[in-house]
Amino acid sequence: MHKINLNKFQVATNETVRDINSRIMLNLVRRHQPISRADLMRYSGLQRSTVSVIAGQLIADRWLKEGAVGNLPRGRRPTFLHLNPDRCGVIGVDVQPARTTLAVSNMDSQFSALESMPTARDASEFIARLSHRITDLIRAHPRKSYEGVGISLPGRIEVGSERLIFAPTLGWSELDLKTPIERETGLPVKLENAANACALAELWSGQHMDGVSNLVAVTVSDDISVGMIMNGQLVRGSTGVAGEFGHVSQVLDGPKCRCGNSGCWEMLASNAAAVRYYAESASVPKGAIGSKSDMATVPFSDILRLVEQGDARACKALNQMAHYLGTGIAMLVTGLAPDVLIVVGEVTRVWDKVGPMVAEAVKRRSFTHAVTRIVPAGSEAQPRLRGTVALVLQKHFSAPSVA
Amino acid sequence: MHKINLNKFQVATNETVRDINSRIMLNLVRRHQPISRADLMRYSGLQRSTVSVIAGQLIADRWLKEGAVGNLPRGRRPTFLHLNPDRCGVIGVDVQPARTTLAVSNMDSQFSALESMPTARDASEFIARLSHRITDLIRAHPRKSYEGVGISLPGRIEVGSERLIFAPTLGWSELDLKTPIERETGLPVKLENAANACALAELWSGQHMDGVSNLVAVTVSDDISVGMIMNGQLVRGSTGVAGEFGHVSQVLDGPKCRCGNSGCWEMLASNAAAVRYYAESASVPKGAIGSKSDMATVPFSDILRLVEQGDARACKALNQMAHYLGTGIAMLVTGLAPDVLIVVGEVTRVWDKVGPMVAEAVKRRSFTHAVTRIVPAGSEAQPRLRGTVALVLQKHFSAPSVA
DNA sequence: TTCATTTATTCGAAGTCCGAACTTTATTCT
DNA sequence: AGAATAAAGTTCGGACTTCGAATAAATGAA
Repeated sequence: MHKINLNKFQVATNETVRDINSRIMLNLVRRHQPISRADLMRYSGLQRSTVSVIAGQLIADRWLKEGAVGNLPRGRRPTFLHLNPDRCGVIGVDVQPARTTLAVSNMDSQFSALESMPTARDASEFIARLSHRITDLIRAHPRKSYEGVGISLPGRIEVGSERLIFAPTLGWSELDLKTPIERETGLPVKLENAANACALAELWSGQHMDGVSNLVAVTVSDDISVGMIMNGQLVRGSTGVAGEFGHVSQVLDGPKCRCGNSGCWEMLASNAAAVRYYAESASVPKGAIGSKSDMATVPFSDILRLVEQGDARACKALNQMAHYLGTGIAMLVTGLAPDVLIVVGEVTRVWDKVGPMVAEAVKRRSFTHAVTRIVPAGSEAQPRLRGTVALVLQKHFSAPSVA
Repeated sequence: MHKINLNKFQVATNETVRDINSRIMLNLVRRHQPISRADLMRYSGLQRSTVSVIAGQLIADRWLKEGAVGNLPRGRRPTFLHLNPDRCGVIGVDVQPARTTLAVSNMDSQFSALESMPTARDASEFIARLSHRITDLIRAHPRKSYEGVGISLPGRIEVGSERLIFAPTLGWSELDLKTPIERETGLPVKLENAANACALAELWSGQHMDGVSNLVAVTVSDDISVGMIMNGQLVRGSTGVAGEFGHVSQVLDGPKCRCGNSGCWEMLASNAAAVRYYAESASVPKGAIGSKSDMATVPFSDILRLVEQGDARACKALNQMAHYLGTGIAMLVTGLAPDVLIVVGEVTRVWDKVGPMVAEAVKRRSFTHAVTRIVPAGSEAQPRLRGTVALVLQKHFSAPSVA
């Protein structure tokens, strides 16, 4: 039940009815496939006749295909319907500070190609190279049609202009990626923050997400970013920057962050924070000249490896990180009370160690009425890339914006 | 664009179209009244004929009334339409720990009666007394019809069961208020958290809210509670407890809160916190036996009066409160990036002193891309009661839940 | 008086769902 | 073998809704 925005609404016509019902049908097939028209009638509550007509149209539009014929104890056998995964392809792009990954996907988020390239420091050079790789990919993997390009970024996309804003780890200033890539590739381009993309990925293709409509995704790398889905809908805020809980102070006078604030959650619980903790634990006593700049920085992946080998210093650094990860997640659970909270990032590799500390912090700091399920998303599941596919396809599967 | 929840969806029929369009019409009249059918055609994009039919039906249903006839330089004069504020009445109830306020309202949130009663400590006694007062109010203010009773509470309402959960300041345990009051009064009852009610009030009847669809309300009394509207929709989370940012730690090892956590925002920035700061500033040196329990507590309203008189100790206590109010609001602005953030509570009486400190904290702790407008809501505007009216009426004015 | 202009209503066409009747296909009982 | 039962799927008229053109109503200007 949302308020009608009189600056941007859509009146309903007779076709609106068909639009709504055929999306419901499409989703019912997605969830229950293979499924007969008769069962669709029972799930949807629509008349048999209506189901037949809509199914016929969805088949004509290549969304659905008729498959095998089922068996019943008596009566005419049902013809099963299922999604046509090859109706259209999607190009997914996951931009990360060091490398950018590209994938070709079908409607099932199954990747038929996966490749990567370095992320250029120069924005216009990056745009040129990426466009080129995309057109090459399309040529190498011909399909009836491509639905679009979805791009996940460690930054926020301004609502309205769809320009990239606030992307400190990339070092690019405010930037229009959409227009040039659309021009070069000839496909519609959708941009989205990586945490938002992960949230979409879990909502649309995650396990055990039936009936979940409040979901939070936390991406932990050298920064921390949060994606929120509330009432089944991505929350982007007024400008697009909603979700920057990584820049909320956990310790009011903590270490200075590049955002200008101090004690930011991401200064305390990101991969970079763990690297700092590890370095500090070996540093010369405080006050020694140049103690910080002299320290050799051990990359986070090495710290994880050391943790897996049982190294005490690495475990201590990880524990410090996990402690603050827990307090921050407790903030999200207390404040947002989602059904599910997904943690994404390399740190999930050692979730057997980190998970219990997070759970403990949430239990201690959040009261009992929030029943959030906290789950790690392994990077092998490619949450960002799956999110880009959801990003491109959601307009066909989600409820039409009405009123 | 929200994901269709296959556990709870609604197929569309022909009547759905009319439903959508007549709600759009109703909202257009609400915003632009008085307005002619011809102008409604232009604003809505519907055909003249369709507008006429829908207007006729809305008039027949007593939502709209025909009013004066307009003047134009040439041509037939338009008949203006406007809302019929007396179509139905609403009973609004604002429960606060000490007193409960009741109001009779029409559709415009204009109160024709306003009275209050003490809030009984015993829940069942409270229910009995409140029901009695409501039936008396209805008898004393007869109307064609009452649409329902809206109740604002300092607690959270469980989604689904609609029971009151987590209401520490009231001291009632988990409780079903809805069923007995509906039985006694014969009217449908809607319950909502006070902060959520304030958020609804501002969204539906606040000034300068055209096009706002992301709004946060912060109620500051002896506790702090947050109500969130995102994408034009109240965010209640999976269980109904979303918004308890008041119980997020601002200082990880701060004073112990009754919720079990420590350093909760409401321990640092609520009215009760200011009372504590004031008392502490006069206390005997730390370590003295019984120093805390011996202190005379000065009520918050007295502190405000002292501040208005320029008392230095009171100002210091208020500043401490304002400082933490600022850091907490910075958290909300950074994390949620709403268009508007409303502050509700007695503290708005001295907003000329508190507002700048909050603005300063937000500026320092939140980056520039969030453009949240932070505004105080004076208690004379009765945000909680206006919210209860919105709560009851929103089902007629908001977009129907489709798919 | 006549014409231009604007508001508002009327009415048939088209799109959609509903619901009953019908067709198709298969199994079970006599 | 034939009839009865059962279930899946189709067909078609009725009802509701919007659209769009035509019409009616009202008013000022020529």
